[in-house]
Amino acid sequence: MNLLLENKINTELCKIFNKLKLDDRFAFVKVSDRPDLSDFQCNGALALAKITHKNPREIGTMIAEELQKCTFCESISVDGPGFINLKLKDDVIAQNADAMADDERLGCGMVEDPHKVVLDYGGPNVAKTMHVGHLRSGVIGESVSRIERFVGNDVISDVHLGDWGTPMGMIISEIIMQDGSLDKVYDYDIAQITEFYKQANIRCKDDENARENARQITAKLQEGNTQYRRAWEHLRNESLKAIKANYEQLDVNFDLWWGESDAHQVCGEVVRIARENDISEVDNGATIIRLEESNKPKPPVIIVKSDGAFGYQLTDIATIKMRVEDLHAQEIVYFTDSRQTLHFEQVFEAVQKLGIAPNVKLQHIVFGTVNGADGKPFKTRDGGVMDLETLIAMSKEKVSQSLPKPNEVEGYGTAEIEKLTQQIAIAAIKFQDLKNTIASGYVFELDDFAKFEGKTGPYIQYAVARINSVLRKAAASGLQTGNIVLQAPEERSLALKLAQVHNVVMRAHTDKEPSIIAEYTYNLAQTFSTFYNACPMMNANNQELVSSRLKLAKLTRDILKLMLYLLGIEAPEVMLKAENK
RNA sequence: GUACCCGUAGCUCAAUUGGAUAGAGUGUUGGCCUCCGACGCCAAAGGUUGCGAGUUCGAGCCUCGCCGGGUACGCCA
Repeated sequence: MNLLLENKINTELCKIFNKLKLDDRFAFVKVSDRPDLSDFQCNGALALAKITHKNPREIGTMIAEELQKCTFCESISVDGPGFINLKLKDDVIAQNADAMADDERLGCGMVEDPHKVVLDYGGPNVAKTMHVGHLRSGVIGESVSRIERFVGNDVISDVHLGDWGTPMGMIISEIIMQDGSLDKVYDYDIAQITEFYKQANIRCKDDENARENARQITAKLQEGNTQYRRAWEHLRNESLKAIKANYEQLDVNFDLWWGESDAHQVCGEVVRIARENDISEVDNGATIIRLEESNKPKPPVIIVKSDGAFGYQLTDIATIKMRVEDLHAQEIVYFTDSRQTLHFEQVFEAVQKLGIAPNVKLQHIVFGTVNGADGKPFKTRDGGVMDLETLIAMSKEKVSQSLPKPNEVEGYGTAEIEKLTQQIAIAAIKFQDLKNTIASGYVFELDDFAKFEGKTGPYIQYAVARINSVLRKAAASGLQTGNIVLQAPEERSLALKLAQVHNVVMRAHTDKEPSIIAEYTYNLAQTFSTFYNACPMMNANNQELVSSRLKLAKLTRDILKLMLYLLGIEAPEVMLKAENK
């Protein structure tokens, strides 16, 4: 099964390159940068010319002459310094689209070597309200998780709570200081817990005694003190409830709700391995693992602090051990912002020295921070952090203004309108995030995040809803889909755009880059809109064209829905609009 | 101080191994609802890719130097 036009051409090119004794690494095409000249272009002749010091146009002409013999090209030319331009026959593109429509995976292939991938994203902390800073990791992680599963990998996602460090001791210490005991702790909800944590932070900032107290309580908690342990469990559970509610709103899901605390036992084992194999050494009372320094200085990993407590990097190392031994991970991917780059370099290097994860691919996907208009991490207008719940509520409020009120439209009561509002608001928030390449930060536009127009989630949802509407009407009129024929240029462009889907998904998979899918999804919706405006479907000239266009529309709808799914965005059947204006 | 990342249209962002005429959205200006959903479509204007050298047939991308912004740098996580 080979539903990708590019693969079809590449296979042919490969044969030709071999026949001409050319390096077949360059025997591939890409979607043309010049749609006026070609559908696909091969730059291989230029690359080869560089290596062999020959004339690129001569090499290009040689390849083009062989290519003339193949059956699927409409035209082949060598242009400019040596670009090989290919234009495909209409019926080849049409048949490809037909085959995609008949395929249950819509033409998308799978990886050749399915393996087990553990994804670590989210990473919220106990006793801290989730804010916009938590958005990216969750939203990106969820999308990558769906992409990885779709291409055939076995995925385990882990939220990995920050539930085990000094902050836990700080908050328990703060409660004892204010209440005199931990008796009331079991009545506290998330709001109160968060408040205690804020105060603990302020206190510890300039009070050495408070810090020391918190450290001691942390140590006792980790040693298994039952009183602290019970209090901690309550704090953790309350936080988890709030965190789960937030993720549920965002449709961000996890297979595992592990936390740093779950690695505690294994931390001890790792320390033993390090000591027994002389990988660690004692320095200023702390047990450390030194790392190789190249041109850049790299501080050692402190696995046991001088006071005997485990260092935070040890937790990550131990967790890798667990994921490899218990979960049989073959690949582990982390999603955090760029501030943790050095941390993971250290962790990965230490893991290698310890021999904990042989042949396991460890990857840190870095993303930029969500910034405000000033280019600094996003703050509300009064300077505070905006929590996730407020953000979602604001987006929903804005969306609901453009939707009808409950029961204004038949069949749309309170529950239905609420669901639609939710779907659109979340699409707006998620797409605004996912359309950006993850490596760079982006500016969060407070005024734009629930916009419908332009490059937005709702624009794509709208495209889907329009197609749904046409297909419903067509079905009611007894019109059916049939083989695809390409006449208008808009039909041809659409069919070509659809053919890119496999490549797009695979690139998003290898690069762990959902924005590639977001970009494509938007382009496809746009290409469809152009087609929609230029080519009437139900009122086309003849029956053959009607059924062809309906099939093209249905395939587009299915691919748009699949792409939205991979982004973690829902596609409502209809989009409603408020009556006013 | 050292290391890493970033600087592209007024604004927010793209640009798959170095390739042709650097693309979208938004904003601005103009056009398109008697026809399948105008949250749409079409068109125009908008650029010395921070600056200066170098490598190359060819540089937004590679190298070096400046300028400007960000982040991280042993016992917080």
